[in-house]
Amino acid sequence: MKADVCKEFFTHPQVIEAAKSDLLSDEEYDYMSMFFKMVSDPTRLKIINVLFDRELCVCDLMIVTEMSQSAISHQLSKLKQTRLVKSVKRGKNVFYSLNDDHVRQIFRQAQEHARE
Amino acid sequence: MKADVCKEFFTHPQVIEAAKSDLLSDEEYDYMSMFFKMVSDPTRLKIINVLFDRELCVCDLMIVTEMSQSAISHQLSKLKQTRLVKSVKRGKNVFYSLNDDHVRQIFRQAQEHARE
DNA sequence: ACTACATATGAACAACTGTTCATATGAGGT
DNA sequence: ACCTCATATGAACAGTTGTTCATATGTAGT
Repeated sequence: MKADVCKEFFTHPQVIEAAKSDLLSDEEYDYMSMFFKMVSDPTRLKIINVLFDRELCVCDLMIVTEMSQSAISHQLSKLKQTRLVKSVKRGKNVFYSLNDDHVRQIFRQAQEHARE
Repeated sequence: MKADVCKEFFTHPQVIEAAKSDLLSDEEYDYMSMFFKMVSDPTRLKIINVLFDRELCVCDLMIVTEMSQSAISHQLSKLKQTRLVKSVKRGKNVFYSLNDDHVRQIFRQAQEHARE
């Protein structure tokens, strides 16, 4: 921030104060940022999309999304760490499903947005 | 995708077909991805947050967010390119504001999610 | 025209992200 | 116990992203 920038510092002091009081905590921004990052990759969006109404195992996901086993597994791992999906082991398979409804809500809304 | 993976290819053929029919187009995933990317950076989230109920010029935003002029300007440029914000020039200042309500809705929802 | 200020922009760089490849783990059937 | 299949994981690498620094553009007042 250079010294010669914004000398008329208090051009809009009232709005600045109002805006400042709207600020959230860094933790809140970081959390939201993390959450949005998780849904900002096409592969993960695809995974979330096909898990919307059902559980699928890794093999199913490979076939449906046409991605490699490793790629899918890495992404599922991230989605699980951040609690967007949960998993259940049954026999040789591990079945994944969405962990809560927030993901669904936000996905739906973004989809609507995409269609305007 | 190795050949020796998922030999029991049709273990869950019905769900696979159902899941496939749920798939969106690549363009839709890309659009959603782009949109979420825009709101997945803490600096941009802060900007969106303080622009929620008012317009602010670049200087105001510098002060409120405590970021450098250049950093703010670069981020505003991205937000404008992707139509999340719009700008109006008045005198020496350029005032930025949110461009539509989708951003607000999704921001709010993520904020609620952050508070669970 | 000249100067001062507000904003924009390009290049450079470090940090992060997603994929692939190779390999490890772990469960089921034999 | 062994083998096979399903899934997980680590290392490496390319591509992307956000910041800083330096500088350019453009507007207003003189």
